[in-house]
Amino acid sequence: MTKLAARRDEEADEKPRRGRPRCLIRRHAVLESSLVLLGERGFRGVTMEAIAEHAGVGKVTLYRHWPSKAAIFMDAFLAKQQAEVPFGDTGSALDDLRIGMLSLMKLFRGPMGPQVAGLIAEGILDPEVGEILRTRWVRPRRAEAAKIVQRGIDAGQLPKDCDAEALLDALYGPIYLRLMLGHEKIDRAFVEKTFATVTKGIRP
Amino acid sequence: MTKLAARRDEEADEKPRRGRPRCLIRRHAVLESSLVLLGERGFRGVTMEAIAEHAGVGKVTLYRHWPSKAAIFMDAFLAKQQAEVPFGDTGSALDDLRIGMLSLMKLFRGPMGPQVAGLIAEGILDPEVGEILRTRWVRPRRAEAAKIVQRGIDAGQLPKDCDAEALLDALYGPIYLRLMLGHEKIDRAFVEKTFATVTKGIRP
Amino acid sequence: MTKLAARRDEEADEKPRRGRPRCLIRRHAVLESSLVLLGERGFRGVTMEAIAEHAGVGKVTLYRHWPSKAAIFMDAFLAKQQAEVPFGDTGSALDDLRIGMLSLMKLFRGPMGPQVAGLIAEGILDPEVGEILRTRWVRPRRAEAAKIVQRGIDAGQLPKDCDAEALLDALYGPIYLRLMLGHEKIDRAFVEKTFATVTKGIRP
Amino acid sequence: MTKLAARRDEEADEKPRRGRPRCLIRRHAVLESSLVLLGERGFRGVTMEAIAEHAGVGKVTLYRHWPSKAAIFMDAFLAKQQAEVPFGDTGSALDDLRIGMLSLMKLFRGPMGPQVAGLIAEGILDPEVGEILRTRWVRPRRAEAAKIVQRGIDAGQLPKDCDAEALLDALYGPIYLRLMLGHEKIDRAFVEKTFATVTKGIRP
DNA sequence: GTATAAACGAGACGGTACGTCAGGTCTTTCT
DNA sequence: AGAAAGACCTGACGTACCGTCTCGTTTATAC
Repeated sequence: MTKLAARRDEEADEKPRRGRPRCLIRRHAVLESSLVLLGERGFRGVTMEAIAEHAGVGKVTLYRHWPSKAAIFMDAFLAKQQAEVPFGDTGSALDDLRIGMLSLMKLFRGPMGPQVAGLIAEGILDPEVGEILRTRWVRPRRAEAAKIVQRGIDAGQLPKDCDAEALLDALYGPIYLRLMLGHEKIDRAFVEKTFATVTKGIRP
Repeated sequence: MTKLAARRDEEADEKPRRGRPRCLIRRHAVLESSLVLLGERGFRGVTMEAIAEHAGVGKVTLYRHWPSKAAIFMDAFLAKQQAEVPFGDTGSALDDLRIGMLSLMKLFRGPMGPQVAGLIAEGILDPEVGEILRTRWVRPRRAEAAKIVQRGIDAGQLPKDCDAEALLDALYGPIYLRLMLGHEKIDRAFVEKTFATVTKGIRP
Repeated sequence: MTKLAARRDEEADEKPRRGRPRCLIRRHAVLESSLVLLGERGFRGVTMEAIAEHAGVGKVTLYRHWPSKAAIFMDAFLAKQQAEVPFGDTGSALDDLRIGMLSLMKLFRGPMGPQVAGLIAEGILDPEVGEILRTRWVRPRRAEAAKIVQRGIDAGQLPKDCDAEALLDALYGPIYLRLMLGHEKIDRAFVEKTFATVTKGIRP
Repeated sequence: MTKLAARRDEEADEKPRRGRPRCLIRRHAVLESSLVLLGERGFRGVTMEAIAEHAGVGKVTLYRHWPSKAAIFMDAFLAKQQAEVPFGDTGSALDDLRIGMLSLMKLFRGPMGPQVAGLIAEGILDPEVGEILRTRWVRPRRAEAAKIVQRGIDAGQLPKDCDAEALLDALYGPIYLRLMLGHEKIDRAFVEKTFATVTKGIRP
């Protein structure tokens, strides 16, 4: 966490530090390039040197801004991703959750699907990456979804003893599983069936 | 696939070829060493050279027997794993599935949990590894589980239109999700709750 | 030459230029620091960045004042060195030359010996440094020595056809050789013997 | 010394070491390339990477065979140099020494002049290089020259109390000085005059 | 038996990428 | 306007592994 959090600390540093400030243009160029190369060569095939060259940037600049390749991809992904993959807000908690599942499906079927998978894989292989992934991707989304569940409980649409975490894992786990193992495709029928099964299963 | 399948082809080669035959002792030493080092340094930290040195074996021997590092780990894992993580055979399809979930839980909570996660991660990052993983780990287990589901359908314990794939994803997906994201722990209560929810959800 | 001469041009700039004048205190701090670091780490080990940091000065300031690392050392050396290593002025040209040899010996045996050697080495490896070394160290001293030789010729202490350059090389060459190859030590007996041999050799 | 001597130790290692033996062809290619590049770009301008590329060799091979850039040049120089720059063997010690001076002159005026100068400079800036330079270039030549001096003493051509080291420094020092400072050129007249002066000076 | 062919340990080899260092330039803010 | 701080591009550094290739040696069958 320390390493990956470093960048954030600096971001939090509101006071303008001495010396020449870090150039945001370069920052964007790097994130842009990393995604381009990611598309062309895949996670493993992208090297720090390739990113640097493609972005017209020195390698040192990369290491100044990010502690590792995975951290670059993380930033690039989150920057592009923020506020996408929304949940609904329809008044019905069940509908909201269903909308969330469908938007995740869309994400996973699009070009970012393999990227998310790659990030999760990196998170498994490198604990630091895993931690930052949980902190910046999993938990924020979970918090949002948990609010919906709470609303459902309050509105009597979900049982009072409903375990939000287990419910969300039951809904999303199957989708993530197909993304990662690639044994079956993630189509609408599958998502709807999963949703139907689980929601029926939790009803009192 | 080509690369990873190579080893199997040779295995199929029953006829004793001329010259000195490949030494099984070395084979075992390598698999042993790979697991030891995996425990010490994690997936990323283990190198072919380290395995070779630890096993007291030349690098060429590694490449003669296996086409890649992941293939070694795969063999090591499957050798240790074979016939573990059984499903039950109790007469009740639901009980059999539940037993399968619990034995998977035990596996994931033990020392092999991170190893499975690492293999899956490698499978995401390297398509060839992904393919072999599906071929030798996912599909065999699926086939077995599908048989149980079919038995359940035949016995009237499961609805006739039951989609085996979706059902298995619904049961196992949540457990795999927690293994890979590490956001919550995989305890018995969670497994039981997931089982209860899903089985209730699919009942007609 | 261009690069190394730059500093001199500016020095010649007598007219006080516009804006804040360059701070001499910094100049001294830099020269001081360069010698300190030279003693600690040797010629190779001293970097521009280290000098800047040690002197509490920006790197740009360094490059504004001097065109290269060697130029800094050259200035530092010459500043400390000025008017040392004198020739005598005894009325006897031979005695004057002998005094010059002995003062050079003292210089080479002291802490500046390795520094002079280092400067000469830099002068060999970098032609620009070599040129400035000749311009600011070798030739001024040669000119002085040549005057002594001329006085000796005029006074009949040296033969009329005496080749000043060859004579000086014969006297000083052996001392420089031992400084640079380090194969033998530079002691008084050696200097005296060299002086005796050469002066006997040139007598008509 | 340790580092630079390493290569030699291995050379002395007569017993054929285990594993694939080091390839002499590469060795020669590297030495060849280093001299070519030295001629083109000078001591400073040659990089390990350039040598490696020019020789069609991996960088690791360079570091396996030699501990430093200077060590490569040293080997290349000595290989090309061995048995050149001979002394004479005319019966007359003085003539032999004179011939030695003239062959040194020829060496210094040719393409190897700057190379020798560069090696000496490196020897000043890096003590390890200095040591190997003394061991493999200076002392062997000195030993040979000292034998000539001894022959001269025995034959009565040189005084009995003649200090060989001081004499050789007096003869060669001036030539080396001009090579390294570059303040005057090394022509035959200069060498002859130096020879004449010194030999006259030591005569009893 | 003895030849032969492959496996084997060791380690050299050409590569690619790594992460770091220093050089020299530029862009801020402070003085 | 000068200066310190430090970001920046560049290029080289020395190292780590990769996967391949010799070596000399060992160990099975095949002749």
